Amino acid sequence: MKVQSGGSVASPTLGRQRKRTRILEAAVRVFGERGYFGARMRDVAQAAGVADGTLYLYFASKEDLLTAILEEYAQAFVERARRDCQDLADPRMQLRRVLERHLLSLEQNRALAAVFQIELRHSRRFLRRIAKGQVAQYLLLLQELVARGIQEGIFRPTVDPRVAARAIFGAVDELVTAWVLAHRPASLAAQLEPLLEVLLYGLCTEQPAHAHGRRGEP
Amino acid sequence: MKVQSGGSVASPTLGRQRKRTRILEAAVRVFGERGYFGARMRDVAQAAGVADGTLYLYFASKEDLLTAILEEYAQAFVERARRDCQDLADPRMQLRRVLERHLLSLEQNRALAAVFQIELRHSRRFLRRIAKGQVAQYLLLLQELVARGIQEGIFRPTVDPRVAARAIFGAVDELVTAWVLAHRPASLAAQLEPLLEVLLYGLCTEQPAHAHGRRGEP
Amino acid sequence: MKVQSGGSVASPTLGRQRKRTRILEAAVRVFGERGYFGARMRDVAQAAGVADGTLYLYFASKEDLLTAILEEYAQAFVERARRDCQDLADPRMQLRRVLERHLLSLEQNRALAAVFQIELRHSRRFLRRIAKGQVAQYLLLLQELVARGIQEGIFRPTVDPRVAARAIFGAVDELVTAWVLAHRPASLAAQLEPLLEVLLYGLCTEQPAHAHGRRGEP
Amino acid sequence: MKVQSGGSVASPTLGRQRKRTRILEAAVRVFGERGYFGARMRDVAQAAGVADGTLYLYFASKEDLLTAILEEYAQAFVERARRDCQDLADPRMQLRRVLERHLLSLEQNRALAAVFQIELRHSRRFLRRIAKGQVAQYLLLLQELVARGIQEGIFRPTVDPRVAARAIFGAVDELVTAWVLAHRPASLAAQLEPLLEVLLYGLCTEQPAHAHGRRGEP
DNA sequence: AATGAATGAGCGTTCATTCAT
DNA sequence: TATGAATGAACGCTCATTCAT
Repeated sequence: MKVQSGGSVASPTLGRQRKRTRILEAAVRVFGERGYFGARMRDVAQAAGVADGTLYLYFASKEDLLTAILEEYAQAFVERARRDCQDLADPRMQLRRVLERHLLSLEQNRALAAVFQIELRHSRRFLRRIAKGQVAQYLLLLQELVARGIQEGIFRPTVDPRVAARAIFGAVDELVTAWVLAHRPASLAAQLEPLLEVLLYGLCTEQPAHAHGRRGEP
Repeated sequence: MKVQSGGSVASPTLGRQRKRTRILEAAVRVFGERGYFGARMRDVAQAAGVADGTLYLYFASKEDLLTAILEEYAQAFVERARRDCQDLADPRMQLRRVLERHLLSLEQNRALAAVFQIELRHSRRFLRRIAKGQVAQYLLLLQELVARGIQEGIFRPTVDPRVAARAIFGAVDELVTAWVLAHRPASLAAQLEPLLEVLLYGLCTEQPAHAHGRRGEP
Repeated sequence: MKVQSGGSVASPTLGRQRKRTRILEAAVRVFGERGYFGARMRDVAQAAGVADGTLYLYFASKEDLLTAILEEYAQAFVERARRDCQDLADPRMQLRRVLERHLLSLEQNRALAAVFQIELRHSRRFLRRIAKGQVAQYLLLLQELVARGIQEGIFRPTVDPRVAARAIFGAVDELVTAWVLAHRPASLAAQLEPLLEVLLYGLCTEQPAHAHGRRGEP
Repeated sequence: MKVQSGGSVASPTLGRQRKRTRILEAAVRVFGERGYFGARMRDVAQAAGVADGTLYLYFASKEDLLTAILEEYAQAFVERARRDCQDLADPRMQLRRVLERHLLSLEQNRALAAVFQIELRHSRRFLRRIAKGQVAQYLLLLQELVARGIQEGIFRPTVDPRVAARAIFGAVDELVTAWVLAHRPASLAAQLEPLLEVLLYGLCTEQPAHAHGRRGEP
């Protein structure tokens, strides 16, 4: 009835970390499937193969468990996105790379995507926490990326980096949410190019006058 | 012990409609302030000035009440947006007008905005309902708008109207959510132009080659 | 499955009072039998013939229910004791009457006695609440009674009324507790006279010198 | 990872006894401060500087721990009281000495007093256990003391030794409880004389007729 | 139609106790 | 002998919903 904790446990801390991860992954699965409110702590415990009380040795409350999912996964994502950018010079490529990661990483773990797109947003308090934390970091990354592009003359100077960052985030976010909700979801990554098409070059065939002017110079 | 509702009731249906509306508006206020889960039916009843049980004469359940808010307000919005478009020929102006309405109408009623951006999205089931209903209509409107723009040669033919529609929606939606969450929100409508700047002309200073080529032809 | 609330309900308030009383009496029975901690709210609800939730329409919490028992019964007791005293002139008779009531009223309702002697004392917080409330009133009554007796020359002037009051209370209280705990309890009221014998005249055959002296004066 | 308990352990039994005592003293402190129900076994373990599980190597359960406190301290007290009496001839002095010990020993260890006056009384089962054990012994001691006093003609023959013993115990007990509950407690021992004043000579200035008569005879 | 008192299912959390190491 | 991570039973309370009046 008890699961052995791996062949060789180097240190109690290691075993502890492992169990924590097991619970966290179980929570992602259960919250992803039944929703945060639909899931009972007991469901998570069973999915993780531990007793009810054990959950509370690793997480202070149901809400803390949800928060931990956010922090565990989102932080890693933002950090990785930032590293990805460093390898590339062209801000257009940077943007492509970041959004590609965004789409791919969520496409790989649909339950996690469901938690991110749905469960982490069911209350103002949670939305605020996210908005001030990881999402703020992500927005900052995008904003800097856009600002750099403008400095380098690759992006149009009339663009407002803050609004652009939000627009980019909102656009990707909406695509992911639609994908999470779809019963037979199409490929998420496949939507990267059409999205970039709009974000990079916009809808219009012609550049606005002020941009034209600049471009026209020899 | 009860006060009759006015000396002459024109029609029972009319009075009924009025009370329904009163409840609905109360629900918007209460859900907006305390959140859907934080709000008790009793709170709504008190805010509407009716007894607990009365709510159930107009709405089948708490969830139905939330759904009714969606249908009551969102439908009107989409219809209006569609009518707005008919008066304008240029798809760029149409897009501007639609998004302007979007921002303005939510800026005017912050509680309603909170319900739309937060409360209506706390479960997969609800998100699906929205996605298939009013949002689908809205996306269709945007998609048609984009497609028409392409046909008319004003929007770039390489743009995918479906992805573009979602990107547009996602971008506005994100701006509104940020505004709802902000403690001291800046003007929402003021973000229209910077947003359009990106959506219509994109980030890049140069149009992509294929668009160039086509545009360059005599 | 539902119990009609009396033949004719004059006012909803009256019915409410009745139900409150029914719950209170049920609580006395259940707490008396199983103890406060051993009793579940559900037990009380069943004993009262109401649903779990109904308890909370009348009492804010389990603890509040216990508190209500104290206030409902103890206050009435102290008030009655005070009235009893007014009819009598001799402080010796007053004391006899008060203690008689004390013993008789608890002998009549053993469950209530159990709650008073045991359940209401299981935590420092509760003991304090009692000590500052009803018991304080009772002690005051006794203290005044003793002081009056001294003034009238019937009680010895060397007695400290405060200590005497506590001693009296403690002595009776101990008798009652022993009676509550006994499996085959002897009559409680029958112990009144032997108790008074000690309290009024003490253990010693001789009065102490100073009392003697004063008494000897013409 | 563990520190051996001293270089040379005289006997394992001795070390064991020591640890048992350490746990017991910790329990008195913790129960006294937080109350029996408010205290968790972990609190006791930490206060004693041992692991949770270790408690169960010395005491079978939480309740057993409480019981052990009772037996450890109360037995010693009663035995000592009995020895104290043997040194004195006058039952009045014996009573004074016993009650003085009672008050002094509890005044010296307030946490222990709290456990005795409050924690050991929170359930009928516990009260019974006490009543049949140490308190019974104490009552017996008092009862014998009174009976002896009567035999010797020092205490009034009309006094019922059983009731008197309970009255005496109840009176002292009440004083101690009040002292434990007080936020700024006055000296407990200082209340000995006023208490004896009442217990030995009663409230009344005159001895009852039957006592008088007997005393008056040559 | 309206009321609002009553219902009762449902769940997060605690903590005494166990037992593998 | 000692540890402390793991266990899991137990329960007060809330609140959407019903229904007698």
